[in-house]
Amino acid sequence: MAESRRLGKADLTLPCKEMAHYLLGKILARKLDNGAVLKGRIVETECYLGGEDKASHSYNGRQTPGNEPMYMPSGTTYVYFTYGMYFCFNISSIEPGAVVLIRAAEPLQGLETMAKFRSVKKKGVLKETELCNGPSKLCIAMNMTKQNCNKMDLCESEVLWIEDDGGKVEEKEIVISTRIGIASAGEEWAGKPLRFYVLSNPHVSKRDKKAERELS
DNA sequence: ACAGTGATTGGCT
DNA sequence: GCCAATCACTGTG
Repeated sequence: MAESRRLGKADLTLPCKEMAHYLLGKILARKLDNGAVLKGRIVETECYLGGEDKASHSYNGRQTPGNEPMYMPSGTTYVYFTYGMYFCFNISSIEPGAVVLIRAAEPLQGLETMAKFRSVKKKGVLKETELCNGPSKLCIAMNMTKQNCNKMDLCESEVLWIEDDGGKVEEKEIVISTRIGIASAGEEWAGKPLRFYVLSNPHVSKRDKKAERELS
């Protein structure tokens, strides 16, 4: 296995869209209370911009106690609770209010532990591609909640960080699509090309066949 | 494969 | 009081 380098401030200080591209192929690492480390390669991201972006929690400059990390220094984690039972994990950019949602990852380390966290009533075994192929599935698999992973500095934290193992994602492998689950924000913003994922990667949450055809 | 739907509760207005 | 950056499950083709 290739040697991994932990990313620092110089790496994670980026504008939102650049951050969303840059994070593809990087490794998200999560250290549990028992010392075990879970790792997954990021394969799908989305941008939530500040200001005009109606889908963003920071739309029109909105600031609340809950979305404070969206305005914190680049590389700060923003975890929020949604739909009464799920969490989503984001990373702030240098642009105030603009963050990158991490939507899916390819499990690399600690797969059995992830499977335990993810185990659901359904009979049968959960496939590897079903562990982290969605923003809230990722949070469940890696035990990330608002209580234990919010407002953390990814460059300093002992329990959460990003690594680069040299795995490259070519620009031509990056599919650009529309964001998921934001129809209520209106057609204009729901239609913006702000979702990015690795072409043909089986761990992606949702494919966009049309965008994939146009890419090739 | 894809569409439709119920679950469930914190945070904001 | 409203509703959400989702998920798992069910039914249909």
